[in-house]
Parts: sequence; C-alpha cells; structure tokens
Amino acid sequence: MLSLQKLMDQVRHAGLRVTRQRTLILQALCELDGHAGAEEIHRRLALHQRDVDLSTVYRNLEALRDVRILSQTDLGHGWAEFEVVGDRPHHHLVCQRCGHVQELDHACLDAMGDTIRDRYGFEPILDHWAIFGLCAACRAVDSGT
Amino acid sequence: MLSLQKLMDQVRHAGLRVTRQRTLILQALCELDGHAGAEEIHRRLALHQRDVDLSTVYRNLEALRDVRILSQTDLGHGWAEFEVVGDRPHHHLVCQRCGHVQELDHACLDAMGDTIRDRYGFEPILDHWAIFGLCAACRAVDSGT
DNA sequence: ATAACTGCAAAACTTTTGCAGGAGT
DNA sequence: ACTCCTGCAAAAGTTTTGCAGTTAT
Repeated sequence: MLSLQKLMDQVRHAGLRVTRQRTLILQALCELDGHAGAEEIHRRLALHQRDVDLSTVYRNLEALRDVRILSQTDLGHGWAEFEVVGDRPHHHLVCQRCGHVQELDHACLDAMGDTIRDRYGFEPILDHWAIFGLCAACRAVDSGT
Repeated sequence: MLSLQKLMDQVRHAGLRVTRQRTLILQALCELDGHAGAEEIHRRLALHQRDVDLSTVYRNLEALRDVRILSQTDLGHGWAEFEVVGDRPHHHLVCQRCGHVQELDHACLDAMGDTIRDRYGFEPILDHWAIFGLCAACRAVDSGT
C-alpha cells in the first residue's frame, strides 16, 4: 500500500509545491492502484466533485514523471498511461495467447540497464515494463500441435 | 539494402493491391532507411512532386503494418513511427528530456531474452523496442547544475 | 515577495472517417 | 465487373499553450 503522505514528501523534496490539485491527482492514482491516463484521472476527480482542470492534470503528470514519482507507459491505447513508482520496480511477462501474467525479476532488466549505461552513457528508466510474448504453457501447446 | 521489388511482391502476396501510392510510400521508407512518421513520409513525397494524400499515407501504414510488412513503434515524439520489417532487429534509446534517439545493439536485449527464456520458459517478443531515459548529454547538464 | 501553479479558453497536433470517384486484378 | 483504394474535407481525440489571477514557500 502506498502512503499519500510519503508521496507528498517526495513531491516537496523534488522541489515541487504541494498543491490541492497535485495531491488529488496522486490520491486518485493510488486508489486506482495501476495505470491511468489523464482523461481517466480527470473523470474520476470530477465524479468525486473534486474538480481539477484537465490541463492541470496533464501538466502535473508531466512534472511528476520528470521527477520520477510517476512512470509513463504507452500501452498502445492511443494515450499515455501513468503509474506511481513503487518501492520495488515490478515488471510483467504478458502472454499474448492466454493473457497469463507473471512477474519478472528486476535483476533480469538490471543487467541490461548496466550494459546500456556502460556502453551508451544512457540512463534508462526501467521502472515498469510489460514484455509480451508466449508463456511456457502456450509454447508447449504450440510444439504439441 | 532492401529491394522495393520484393516488397511489392510481399504486398501482392498479402492480398493487397499494388498501387502507385503504396509503392511510393514503401520506396520513401526504404530510402529513409529507418523509422519515419506519416507526416514525414507525406512531406518527403510532396517534395519530390509525388503527391499522396496524408490520409492515404495513414491508411497504408496501417494496412502494411497489419500484414507485417511494416512495424510500428512509439518513440515518444507524439506520433507513430513505422519501419520496414526484415532488417536486422534493432532498438532505440529515447531521451525523455530532449527527445534524442540513438540505436541500441540487439545483443543488449538478447541477453535479457535468453535469461527470460531460461528462467521462466517464457518466449519474449523483442523485435523492436523503445527504451526511454536520459541521454548522456542531458545527464551531463543535470550533474552540472 | 516571488516564483510556482491553476483555470479557462483556444489552439495545435496526430489520426480517423464518410463519401464520391478512380484504379488494380 | 468487382472490389479495393484514393482524394478531399471535415471531424475526432489527445495534448499543449497563453495569459491573468491565485497559491505555496
């Protein structure tokens, strides 16, 4: 469970101000406990009579992403999705056949991250990945047929 | 180098018709030899007095992607980028600050792919990735200030 | 006090769609 | 001939921006 209190400390520590809107946006993301797009957050806040302008939502998602409090992912829905960066980075292996999802050890990505840092001087953001493919069970079915 | 001839055979074989516009779009993508967005292709064709309507470019990119002649990637520029499939697999490092894009050696991902296969029995699809983060130049600016 | 932030409205952008005519097989 | 494809124009949808006023530090 994520503590809104701690998140707001992070916000302050990042040099950003703790505003009503910022707090509400992060609260919504915590409650949703997963990915959400700007429009979805805006709609949710409106439902709770906690109006925050859509442009403010966009500006905040960008700002919070820049200071690494949020991570941004494109799930091919046609809009950007955001998520609170947790204590431990988590990743998922998603089976394209059966939809089964399993967690992926962060170490698998870390090794690649180190290589990228060393060879390219590029600091990769590996907070949250979804890797698509075929799970063991579906591969077995495939080779059986 | 990619042969336009062979590409058009693929087009026909996929059940699509070989039209002037389709050919020009694929030719442009071959010449650009890399990823390009719809607008960029459209602009390039216009420069060469080979007018193809922008909506036609979009419709073709989608159709060619659906039959796997093109691959689609989001490089975080705000638009979709397309590329001819069949080249050696390669990936992109995209700077979240300045938008700069550099190529990433497939070997870096391959090692991770092997680990995932070995440890999870999961067959990951690692054809074409975009990894976001901070490029060397932007990291230098950050540590400077 | 001062710099950051917000709401509002309008615009910028990419991408999609309806339709009538044109082109490939 | 039979579909598929294209151009045109208009719209849909997401995201950005200018600006004046408000708020956090």
